[in-house]
This record gives sequence, C-alpha cells and structure tokens, in this order.
Amino acid sequence: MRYWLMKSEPSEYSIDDFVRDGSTPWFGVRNYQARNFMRDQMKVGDKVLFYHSSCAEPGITGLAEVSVPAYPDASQFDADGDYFDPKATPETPRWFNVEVRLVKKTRLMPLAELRSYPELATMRILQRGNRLSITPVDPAEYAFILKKL
DNA sequence: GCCAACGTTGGC
DNA sequence: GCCAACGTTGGC
Repeated sequence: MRYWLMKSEPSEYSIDDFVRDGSTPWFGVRNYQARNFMRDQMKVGDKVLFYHSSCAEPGITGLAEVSVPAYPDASQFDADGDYFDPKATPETPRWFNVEVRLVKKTRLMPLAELRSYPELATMRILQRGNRLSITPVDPAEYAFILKKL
C-alpha cells in the first residue's frame, strides 16, 4: 500500500465539498508526473492526505483513500469546459483520474506546523520549488502526521 | 501582487 | 534535440 498527498484549492474543491460528496473523481490534473502517479501507481485502498493549497491557511485538512483506480478523465473531452484538451480523443485519452473517498475531515494541520517537525524535513511537499499536485508520502511521514492530527 | 521554481511550447 | 520564451503554481 502507498501513501499520497493530494492538493486541492478550496475555492475549487474544499474539504467541506468533500464531506458533502463523500467521494469524488480527481479530474483536471494536467501534469504528466501527477497523471503517471494516478495511472501507474495509485491502487484502491492507498491512503491519501487531503491538502488545501493556494489559500489563506494552506495545510492538511482530511484523510482519504483511493476508491476507484484510474480511468480516462472525462473533462479532457468537454470542449466547453476548463479542462478541455484538443489533442485528446476517447480512443487515445491523454489524462486519467482516480476517485478518492473521504475517510474523515481532520483538524487543519497548517503548512507552518508541518515545517516545524524535524521528522517531516524531507517531505516532498516541503521541498523548495515543489509544485506537484500529487506527491508520494513516506510511510513513516504518514504515520507521524496521523499521530499528530 | 510578487516572485522563485519549473514544466511546456515551438522555432530552428 | 536545443533552448528561449512563456505559462503556471503556490507560498508569502
């Protein structure tokens, strides 16, 4: 089993949206590395840290898990949508998404708090210049965060 | 709004 | 295949 951190802008999709929906397709990823994680590595049951980014209080706000393995992201075919990709066709889709199920909303663990723990110093999300919206999390890092939540 | 980091695009 | 220009991310 693997562990992941998935970023979402709360103005796009917040923890409370997630509470309302229970589960959601993680569509709209348009970065190859993040796509490859979903398509090639994420398996049903993998644990996910749900993270709010690009907002007043960035940080972890929930625990989730992968509920459906990757399949072609429908939004790439929607010519009127924000995520349309003119180079993608149903025969040769370019983008994929998994679905994730909320396990529970947690307290907000702010970015500054994550940075304060030496145990998390090498976490991918905390490295300079990190921009990936989906990153693998070390099992020890995941266990540590779980304990602090 | 600024700016560092870094991915993507496209001309050559 | 190189690389400059451009776009996006995301914390501050």
